Amino acid sequence: MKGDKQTATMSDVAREAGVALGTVSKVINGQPVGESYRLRVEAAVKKLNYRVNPSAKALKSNRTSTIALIIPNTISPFFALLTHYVNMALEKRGYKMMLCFTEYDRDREQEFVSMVVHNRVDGIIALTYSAHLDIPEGIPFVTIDRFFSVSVPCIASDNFGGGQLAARKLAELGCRRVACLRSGSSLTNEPSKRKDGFVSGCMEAGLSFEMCNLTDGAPLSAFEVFLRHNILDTDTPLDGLFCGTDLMAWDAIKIVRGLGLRVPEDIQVIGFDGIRMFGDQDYICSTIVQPVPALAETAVSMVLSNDFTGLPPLICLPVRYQPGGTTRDSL
Amino acid sequence: MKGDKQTATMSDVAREAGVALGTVSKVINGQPVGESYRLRVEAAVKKLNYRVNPSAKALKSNRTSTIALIIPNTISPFFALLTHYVNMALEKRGYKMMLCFTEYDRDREQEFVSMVVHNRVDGIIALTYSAHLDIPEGIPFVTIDRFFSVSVPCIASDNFGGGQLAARKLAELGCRRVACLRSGSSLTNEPSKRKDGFVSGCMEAGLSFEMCNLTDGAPLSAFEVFLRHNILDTDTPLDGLFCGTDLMAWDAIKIVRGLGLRVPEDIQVIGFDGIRMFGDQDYICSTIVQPVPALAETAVSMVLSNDFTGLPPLICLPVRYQPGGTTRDSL
DNA sequence: CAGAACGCGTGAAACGATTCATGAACCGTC
DNA sequence: GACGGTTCATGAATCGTTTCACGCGTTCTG
Repeated sequence: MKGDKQTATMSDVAREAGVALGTVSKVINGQPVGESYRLRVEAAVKKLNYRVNPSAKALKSNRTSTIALIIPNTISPFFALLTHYVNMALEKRGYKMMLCFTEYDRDREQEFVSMVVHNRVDGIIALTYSAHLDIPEGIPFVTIDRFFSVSVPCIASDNFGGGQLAARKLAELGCRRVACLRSGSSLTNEPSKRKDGFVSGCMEAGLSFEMCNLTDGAPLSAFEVFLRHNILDTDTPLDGLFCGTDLMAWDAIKIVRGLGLRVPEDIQVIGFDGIRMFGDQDYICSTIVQPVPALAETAVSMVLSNDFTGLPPLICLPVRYQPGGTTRDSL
Repeated sequence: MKGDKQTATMSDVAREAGVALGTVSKVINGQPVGESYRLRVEAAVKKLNYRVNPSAKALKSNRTSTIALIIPNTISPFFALLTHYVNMALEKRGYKMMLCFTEYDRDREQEFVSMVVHNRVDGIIALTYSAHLDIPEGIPFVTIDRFFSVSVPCIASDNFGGGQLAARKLAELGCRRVACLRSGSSLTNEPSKRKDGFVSGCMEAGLSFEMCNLTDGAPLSAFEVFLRHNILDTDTPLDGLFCGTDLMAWDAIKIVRGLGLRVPEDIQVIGFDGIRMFGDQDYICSTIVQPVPALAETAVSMVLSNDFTGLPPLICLPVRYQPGGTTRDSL
């Protein structure tokens, strides 16, 4: 049992099996090798409990089998889900994940991108909020929810379609006058198309709508002012809301209830994202569900296929509507 | 700009600075070196945009600056929080985190432990559910919430104290007859002390209590049967609940409301963990809050201090009570 | 002022894998 | 039976660091 402490190297295996170093390497990497040799090597590997040393492999081959995921945090449910599925998709393919939490800090975003390149990762999946990002060349780079240029593939949900769907649903559920609440970041990223889809959907359905944009740093109370004005101080109060995220929907519901209205009886609310309580329980509101596993799977398979030519630079994945207790169809 | 593509090596820096390889190494690693040499090297490093190659460093030094975190997933809010803070604590110290999701699968737990050892990580932090785990020697290993032996340090919240605190609070809030709901895994880990603390607290306060243990695989409906029986079919209905986790509290609240009771007016509920909506918004129920940042910080600093001698094998961190809308003190 | 002691920069060796030029062994053909 | 062609195991060189024995130059001591 003494030998267990020291980890065996490839030459130990070669000596044990009575073959050359190169032969062991071939067996390990699944390259063709004579049957008898393969068996001898495999026996030696098992006997010595040999595993390749990733550092040595990476040093020589210049590939680390590691992909960096750059993301604000794992605390927000959507990011937590995404992180989980990205990791699983990578693991399935024999890759490891290097997590970089930006905390929405632009400096950290840029710092991670450069740092990670020097850390010799084999690719980067980034969900960032910087307006400008120095995107390294010579290393596969895909983004989620943020389109930079045609040479940087972007994976996103069908945000526009989701917005349309929400509008259609609200119309279908009998709403007469609806509003879209969103936090209007100065940054135009993919999720900001949700409102555009919603507008399009409302026009299509002939639904009268209001738009409430919270610009960067505006206090949440702006929503309350807007809602109070459009519910209490009017003859045609809102009876439907579409919110840019489920989080926002949650806040809006609190405000609306505070104004004395019932959800969904008096006013129906649809969010976006598909967040569930505890990550896997009930949906916290009626919502447009993002296909998180598919987003992760697509991002991973794209970052690993180092040939982006011919692929559309923006890949849109289908969303679906999910009743979640804040629309009348879920009663 | 051609040179930017190729990453510079240490000997490039040495040549550029006109010094020897070893000197560059010393500068990089902060070892004492003559002032003029240091300046020349630093200039060359900047000029060539040099960064050490982690693979080469790891290969030679046999240390990877990576710690493995073995955890069921990042989808459950508690795990997501822990993952986040562990990563931050590691980053602060110049370490990277290697994430291993077990999905509560015992085989995966064991597989990761062995795999990770061969991946040459510098230490392991594990939150597992296996009754037996082959704990590798010769590599720092600390656990969270699961005590294996005196030689494997375990970090946990003060689960017993938290249970006591919950009992005391319920008594203080005027409860007459309370119950403890828990999912009684066959595994005795640290969190299972919550019920013991609760029992102790009830006895201390002279509070009459029931215990409802859900054994492995028992359906959630068992809770409903228990609650129905102890609320509707009795002269002295329950007016307080302590649940092993916030998730369970959430389920219990749904059941209780389904029976026609109001929370917290008719029955007050306290959970455990300190989960918040969206990770950083409101607490989802009145709860005993685990000090997640401190848990992470402690686990990290322990796994990195490779000398465990003299430390108590079980480290308990203080919890606190937090009103969250399901007890009368939060109205 | 000689010799010991010390400080410090030097560069070769080693970590454990991959790769590739080399040549041995074997097969088929005339 | 000899020769060309093919297959395939071999092992030396290499990746970019860290480490350490070495020796040069300087300072200290008596």
